[in-house]
Amino acid sequence: MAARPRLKDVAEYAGVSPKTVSNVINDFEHVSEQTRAAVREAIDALGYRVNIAGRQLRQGRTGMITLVVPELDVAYFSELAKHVMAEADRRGRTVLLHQTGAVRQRELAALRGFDTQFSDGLILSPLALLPHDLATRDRRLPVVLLGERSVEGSTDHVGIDNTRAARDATEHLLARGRRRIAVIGGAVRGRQGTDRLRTDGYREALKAAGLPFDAGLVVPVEAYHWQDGARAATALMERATPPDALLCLNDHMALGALRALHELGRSVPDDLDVVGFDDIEASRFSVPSLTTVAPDKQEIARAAVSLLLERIDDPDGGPLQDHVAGHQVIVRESSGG
Amino acid sequence: MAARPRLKDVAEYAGVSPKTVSNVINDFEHVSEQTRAAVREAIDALGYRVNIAGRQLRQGRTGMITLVVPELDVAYFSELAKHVMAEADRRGRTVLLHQTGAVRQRELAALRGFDTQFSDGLILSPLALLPHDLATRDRRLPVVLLGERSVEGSTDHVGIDNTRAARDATEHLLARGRRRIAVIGGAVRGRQGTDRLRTDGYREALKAAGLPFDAGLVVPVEAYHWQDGARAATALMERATPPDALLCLNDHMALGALRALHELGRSVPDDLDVVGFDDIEASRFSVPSLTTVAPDKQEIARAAVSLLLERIDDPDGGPLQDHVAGHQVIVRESSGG
DNA sequence: ACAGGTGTTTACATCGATGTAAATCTCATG
DNA sequence: CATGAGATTTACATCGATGTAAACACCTGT
Repeated sequence: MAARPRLKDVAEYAGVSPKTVSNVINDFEHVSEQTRAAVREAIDALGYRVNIAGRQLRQGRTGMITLVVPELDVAYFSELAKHVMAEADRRGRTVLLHQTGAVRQRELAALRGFDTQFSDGLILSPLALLPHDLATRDRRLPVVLLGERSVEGSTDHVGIDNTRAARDATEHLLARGRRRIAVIGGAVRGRQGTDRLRTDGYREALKAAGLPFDAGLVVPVEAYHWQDGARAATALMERATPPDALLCLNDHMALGALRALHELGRSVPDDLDVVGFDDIEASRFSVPSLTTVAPDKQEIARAAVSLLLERIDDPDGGPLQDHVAGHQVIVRESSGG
Repeated sequence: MAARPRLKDVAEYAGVSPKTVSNVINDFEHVSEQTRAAVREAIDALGYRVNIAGRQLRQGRTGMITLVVPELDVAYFSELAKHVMAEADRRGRTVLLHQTGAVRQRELAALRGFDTQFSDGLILSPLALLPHDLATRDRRLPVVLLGERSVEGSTDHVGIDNTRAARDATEHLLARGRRRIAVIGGAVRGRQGTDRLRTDGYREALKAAGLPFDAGLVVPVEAYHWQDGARAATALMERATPPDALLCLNDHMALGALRALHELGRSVPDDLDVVGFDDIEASRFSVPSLTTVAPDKQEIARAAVSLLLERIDDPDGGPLQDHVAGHQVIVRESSGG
């Protein structure tokens, strides 16, 4: 096989001009049926595929969008990625995946379009990004933000009602009679992200139940990984008055906590309850299975892709949108379900 | 801010020709220190970033490679992705991630370079690909195959010694006195992938121990997911003479099996042993923790990136390579560790 | 002062596709 | 049969960067 065929080769083969071939490819309306058929045939015969670099150079579009997440080995993100790809597929787009390792520099680089040049737009799930970063971003690259809403009025946004979700989960534990509920991964003073919102929701639930807030029960962690949950749970249980429930701000930490509690000989949910966030697949299969707050990942993916495509088609179209996706508390064995 | 600056803008700002700027960017050696400094300053002043589409159009290279995996929510792949990205980073390349959903058409599309045009080469972990597909691939796109080696002499390849690995795992179970070892996800007649190799290894171990092979203990599954493991384990335990050990060909299935056994009231490892493959993070935290065959993911990633970059730099360089990465059986609670 | 060499810089064409605008064709109407 | 509206097709320039090859600068030795 020779070199990859170009548009020009197709044109010669079909006996028309290159531009006509381009018109066929792009479904331009004024092309005769006859010509269209001839071009199609030539395309098939030569196995022609449009060169995206050439196209992008000319028209600045690639038909691809990029999903930027902190870490794909955090199951929530890989599950979300699956939904986003499915939705993009339905809309005729291709998704490129980019992971930043939760490194601010990399999130910035994505925003600046360094590693993301082939993309018409970004769906970005930030972890380390500062509000200021978003303000200074390149406005020519449409961005939809997931999760926390860093800066009002800067980009479209999709997320769940984090405060409400944490409140729901806390109320579930309170309804079961739990009174000393620890928050693993909770926000200390100064934090601004979803951890802050969720911690607020936890406090709201306590207040509504007339219970005092004990800052000592809010345990910040380094990252939202298995071992962080295990470590925090162990430390909590070694206290003089250990908690009777653990509200973990993601499932990985909750599963790590379950393991730690097992090693300490505590029984879940007999001795204490454990609740997570995200509803990753592992949570259905753990022993005990994990009660968790399930964000509607499909809704999030659909809304994010929709908003992004709208923004790409019309960068100045309408006001910024903020889509609040649904969530629900799924009660499983770890809290008596 | 106006439109994105081009090479030409930098050239004008620095008072040199565009080509000189290009020379600076690409570290061409014959550029005077003075000119180089002036150009660097202009680049900084304008915030110039090279346009990869333009570059690719001209020189056919992007400096990016693509990792194509079946499903990122299979933890083995997301963990591998992390290693590949780290290694690529070390080598100054950017990795694009592409998931196929284990759909053959998508794997083919990747091989044909449809969704992968921005890539100088592919690291492909196939699931549904047929040997014939590889033979008809576009030879201009360097490819390194992971996992099974579909077709001899077609691409470079990196993987572990699957037969040996399964044999090691089986021998571990035999050494613990297990005699009825089931293989979940094992290969039936006609299959060719890693499942075949691993099933062969299992048989070798039985043979070496002088034990008969019972085809009824090899249970094929639809996919390598949690629920497949749970379902297969349940079915096996309902038999008249249930197995005394489960060799699951990945960790997800093994964890699903652990859950199913818990529901059936069987104790692991007292009643029976469970062993997995892949050593995903969840396996360290399950209850009981999971004995598993750990492939050296870092070695796999390094070898794959190295081989690919060599092939990109010199497409006709030397014979095809086949790197066999290390593995080890990590004994945890699920088999008495 | 000049040929010849090394080192530095530049003009120009080109990669592949498509927007613009003009050329050409078709057909109904007067 | 001429005319014009509309449909179809095409020539040409262009997006941004870089390979080629030639031009230019500077230095050495005679």
